[in-house]
Amino acid sequence: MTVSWQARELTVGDLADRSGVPSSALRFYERQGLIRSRRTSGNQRRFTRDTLRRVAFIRVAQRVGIPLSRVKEVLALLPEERTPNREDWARVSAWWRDDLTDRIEHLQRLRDDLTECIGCGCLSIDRCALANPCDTLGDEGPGARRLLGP
Amino acid sequence: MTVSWQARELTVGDLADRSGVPSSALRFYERQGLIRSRRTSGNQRRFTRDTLRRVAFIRVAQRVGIPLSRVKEVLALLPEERTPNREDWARVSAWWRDDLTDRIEHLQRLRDDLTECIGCGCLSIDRCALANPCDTLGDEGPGARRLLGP
DNA sequence: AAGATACTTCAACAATGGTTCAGGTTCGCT
DNA sequence: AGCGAACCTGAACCATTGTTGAAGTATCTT
Repeated sequence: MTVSWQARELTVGDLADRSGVPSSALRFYERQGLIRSRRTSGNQRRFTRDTLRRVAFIRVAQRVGIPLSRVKEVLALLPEERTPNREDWARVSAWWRDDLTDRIEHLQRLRDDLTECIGCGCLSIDRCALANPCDTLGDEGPGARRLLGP
Repeated sequence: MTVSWQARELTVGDLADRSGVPSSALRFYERQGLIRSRRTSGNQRRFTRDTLRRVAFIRVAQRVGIPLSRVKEVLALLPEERTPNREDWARVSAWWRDDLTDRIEHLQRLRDDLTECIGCGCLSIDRCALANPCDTLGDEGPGARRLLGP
């Protein structure tokens, strides 16, 4: 192996090896517009090295349950015409961190409600904040009309 | 409408109306073994009223991303022979809250790592704790071998 | 220039969590 | 007893996130 790996484009296999993401998934990401490649004269994909960062970003997002459609939206904020720099990445990462913070807060509220419910012998449908988060109780007879709001 | 709603079994439509969960989903839950019903002589479902709690439990779990297979496991901890009481529900809810706490902690760690990464201009693949959570860097040439561990 | 390896596309399949529809049956009310 | 609303099953379909395999092509190394 020479030093020729440097500054060269990556084949789909290279990208798979370095990212730990199977080629099949990478092709899928490309089909979905999350990453891009140029093609050789023989129709093979060649990725620029910054694609490695994009893939890293995608996988981290996936780990916390962000759907690819959403990841795509965020990646669209990166510049098209040039290789994204440190600032660009910091910007999209920050956006993403905020999203994560929201998710955490949501889960915490839910857990706190649940803790209360355990205290009150809950999941009692007609009183429980969890089961009845929108507080829309029925008024034709007892019991809630809906467990979950719109 | 008489007072006859009281103490009577619920049809699938009743359960749907009261829980806000479509009948199709309720039938699906039954197929998956998450809820049970008896059948009338004409083969229609009749649910006991505590099924409403089970459905509440299922939907709350779903809201935080717990897969039905897991919900099923937890519901299996409820007694079969009698209607679950307040204690029974408190027990399974507690179990479930612990699960939620784990999820929250996981997300928090992830966010903290990400915050660091923003500070360091990160997602730099070869250094980032997030992109390289198992700290398994390659040693044949620069760059990480994998972004995500097993 | 040959041969090994990696690449290409397309189609089918998988798991999760359901919805919708067709064709037929039952329930409850009058 | 009759009528309409609700119920039954089974199959097909939806989105998401990919994997697997077949048949054929390109690239790299020697």
